[in-house]
Amino acid sequence: MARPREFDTTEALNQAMQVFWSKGYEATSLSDLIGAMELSKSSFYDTFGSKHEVFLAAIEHYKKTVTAQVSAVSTLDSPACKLIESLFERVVSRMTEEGGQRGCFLNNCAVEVALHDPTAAKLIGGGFAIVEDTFMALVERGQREGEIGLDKDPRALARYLTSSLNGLMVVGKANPDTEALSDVARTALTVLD
Amino acid sequence: MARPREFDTTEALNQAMQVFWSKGYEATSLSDLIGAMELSKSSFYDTFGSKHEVFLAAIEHYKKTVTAQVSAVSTLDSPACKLIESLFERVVSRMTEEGGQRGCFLNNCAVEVALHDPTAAKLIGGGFAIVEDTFMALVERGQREGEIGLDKDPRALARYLTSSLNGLMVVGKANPDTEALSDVARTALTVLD
DNA sequence: ATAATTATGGACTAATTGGTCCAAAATGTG
DNA sequence: CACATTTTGGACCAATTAGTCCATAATTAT
Repeated sequence: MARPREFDTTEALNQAMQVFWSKGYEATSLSDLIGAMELSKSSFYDTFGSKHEVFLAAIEHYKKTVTAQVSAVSTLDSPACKLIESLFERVVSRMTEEGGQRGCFLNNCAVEVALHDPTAAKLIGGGFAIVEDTFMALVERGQREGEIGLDKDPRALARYLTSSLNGLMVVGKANPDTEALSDVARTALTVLD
Repeated sequence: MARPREFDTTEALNQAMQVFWSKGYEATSLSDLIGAMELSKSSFYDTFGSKHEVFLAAIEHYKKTVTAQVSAVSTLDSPACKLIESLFERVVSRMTEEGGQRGCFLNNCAVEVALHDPTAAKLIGGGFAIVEDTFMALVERGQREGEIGLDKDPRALARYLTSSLNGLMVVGKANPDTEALSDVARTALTVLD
């Protein structure tokens, strides 16, 4: 039973990411991985090298999907502030809906492994940077559109928004309460006024 | 070699907490624990039951130390806003100093285990509630002192501050940069004005 | 000193961990 | 059909996992 020729490496990586995302790095076993990726142990090691390498590849894979998603959002031609708002709203509703408490993969990875895995830490930092850059572009657009005061530092604001989003997801994990998270999101966004 | 009578259960629990804090739940092995707690495997199981029970006890232990710390801060008679500010500053400097990237134990636990461990999730939620309540008391004091506008909802503000602090620690893990974290803290606190 | 209590080391599970290796089987190519 | 290339299942590995058990040893109380 050779692997069918239409085997999709990217899809396998995506499945690996899903498992790491749900269970975390340590709690994910090799059997979990080869089960989700639908390949044999031999092919796994042949193609991907090791659990750790797949993990790093999964982070990279996540970054690609995030990049695609956020760039999709920021090309919409609604006012920049509205877009930022809707991003926060989406996180709030995702964190409170059934089974949505996985949070953000980068966030999970940062907390679980960054301290002991410098290689992963670098990739994760890069992921946050993508989010930050997107926010910054939105803020600058908001300033051009006259919605955000020119006195504000776009970089600082972008860093703040990135951090806020992550905070939202952490507290949402322990207490996925719509009201509480909405309070946080609403208050966080008052900074833009 | 019976355990000396001056054996300190609380201190053992504290050591267990330190290990879980540094390594996370899954990555902490039994040998790690009995090594840090300085007791034998038999005594470990005799006294504490299981790895998981020690973990829950460690969370409780952390809550006690946090409670002690925050109540110490909030009884200082500086203006409430200054106290909140100094709390954020302390987190920023702790996250950027050598070896300070462990972050907050509750934060780490929330991200790693909350999704799959409802018992732990409840304890963690309780811990966040303590922090939140402390912030709320400070906000209300700030309002009485005339530093914080009465138009603001203390509960919402407290939730927001708790979340912000957590966000700060997550991004600090991936990128412990003083400037970036200061940007976040400074911006976050503008909400109080 | 003796008895009762308590804690210990360490042998012992049974399962699982990440990882290697190879002969066999499936596939693509001529 | 035959050859070369992949991919496979599964045996195998050494280490480690959380957890149990008990005879021995140290302590406490009498």
